[in-house]
Amino acid sequence: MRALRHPKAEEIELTRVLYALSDPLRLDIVRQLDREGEATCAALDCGRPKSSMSHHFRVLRDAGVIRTRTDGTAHMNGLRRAELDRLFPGLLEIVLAQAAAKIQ
Amino acid sequence: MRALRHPKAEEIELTRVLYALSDPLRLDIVRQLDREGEATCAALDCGRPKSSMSHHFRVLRDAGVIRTRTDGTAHMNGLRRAELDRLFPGLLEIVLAQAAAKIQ
DNA sequence: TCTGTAGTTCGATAATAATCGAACAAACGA
DNA sequence: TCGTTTGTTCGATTATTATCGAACTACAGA
Repeated sequence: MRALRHPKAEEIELTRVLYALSDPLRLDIVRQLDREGEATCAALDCGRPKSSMSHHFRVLRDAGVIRTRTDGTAHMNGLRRAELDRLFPGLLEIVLAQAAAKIQ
Repeated sequence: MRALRHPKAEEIELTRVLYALSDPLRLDIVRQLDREGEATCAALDCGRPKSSMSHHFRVLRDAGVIRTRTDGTAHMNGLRRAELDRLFPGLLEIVLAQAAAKIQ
């Protein structure tokens, strides 16, 4: 597939990260990626059509929250944990601790 | 003035807080409130008309980030630091450390 | 009571974002 | 090479949010 854009670590903006994390569905994606390490888009079915899921992955990717690598026909997504922890120490931890809550 | 709604501590939702903080102007308000302890809306002039400022204060208030108390004709705004620190330990600190950046 | 001050609310408009079906693209296996 | 799988991108629609002037409300002081 075409190359997916990822911001460099120094290009990651706090406001964009906060925005990306301010949606319950995206927060759920982040929580699942934290538990499972890496996952394909399809593996994290949130009951939405794939175009909607793709959109949310894109928001997370553009914000610098996740990194997507191509593996055959699949896209493996993982949190950019080390980079985020360095830029905003503690943020992911806070968010993941809470994210276990509900998702409608 | 009429009573302003404030969510109870246990009603504060992480996603709403993150959303409220995901705007550069609101982040700037939060940063100023942190430095100055408490401030009126007018004191934090961000170059917007007061109706716009009022809107952003409302978003912060509705999310549970700030508390507004009436003092004569003025509204004193302050961070709900203790409650936020208890609910999301470290979040404000992270956000304030970064918020010193730019605001367009 | 009249006036000024401080901020909210209303109403309209513009800008952003979410949603989802459909078309498309890339890689793989048969 | 032909289908299958996996996800992206397009396009249109809807929903949410920001913006700002104008009207409004409440309080305080002269």
